[in-house]
Amino acid sequence: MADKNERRVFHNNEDCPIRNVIAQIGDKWSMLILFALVDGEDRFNSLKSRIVGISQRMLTQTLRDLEREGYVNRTVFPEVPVRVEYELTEMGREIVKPLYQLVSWAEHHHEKIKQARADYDSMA
Amino acid sequence: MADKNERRVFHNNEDCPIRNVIAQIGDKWSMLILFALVDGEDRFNSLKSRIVGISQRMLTQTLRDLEREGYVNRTVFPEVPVRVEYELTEMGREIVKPLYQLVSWAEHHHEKIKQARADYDSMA
DNA sequence: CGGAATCCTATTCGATACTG
DNA sequence: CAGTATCGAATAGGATTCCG
Repeated sequence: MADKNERRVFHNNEDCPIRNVIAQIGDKWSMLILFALVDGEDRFNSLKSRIVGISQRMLTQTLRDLEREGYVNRTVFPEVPVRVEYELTEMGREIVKPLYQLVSWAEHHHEKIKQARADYDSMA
Repeated sequence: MADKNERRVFHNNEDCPIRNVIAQIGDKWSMLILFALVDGEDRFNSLKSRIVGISQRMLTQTLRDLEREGYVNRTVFPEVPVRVEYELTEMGREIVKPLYQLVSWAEHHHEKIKQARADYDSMA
């Protein structure tokens, strides 16, 4: 057993990096948008059709949040009709790297996880 | 610009590994609990005091979910008073690796993110 | 085309009280 | 000690309508 003194204490507040990262990308759509923009810059409605099921409202809102956190750049081209393009910032391109590790792990263990869930539910 | 044909389409449903992983650990407490258990197995009330701010209800519920997904094992020792210990499963120990990558990235860029947020808020 | 504004629902989460 | 049960507040997110 681990020595009691080695046990860390975790604070769930704004200064906690764990809390911060989960608060930023732990919502329903952020990661999907980040991954979509890995393929290169894209327009609002193109993103909307590529991210199946997202509402206009949530796409706008999530893009604003990602822009605010510094992961996405927004560029307005004052044409008629207006064109708006979104692209990853340097920070955006960086954060997707560890995210890819996570997703590739998840893809690799997808079946095992579904199995664990089924096993658990078949009990009790 | 990226070729249009290279652009992937993302589906936010149960078969999407991205969605799955975020649905599992994207809540308020899961990652903190997983990281707490990295230090070794621990008891319910010990976890409760180490994860500052978590309520009894959410600790129970999140532990049950993590157990269901196969990340945590729960062992009851029928002593008086009862002792219940939680520990990471093999899968639990594995998923924290990519999570650590993410958190360490977040810690490293913590200031940059706060700055981006401040910059964004000072505009408009 | 790319939003903003409004309304409404479902889910999440915390507080509190009780229990084997 | 380690929960369960119940309630209520806050938040997230979807649907719809309108706009420059």
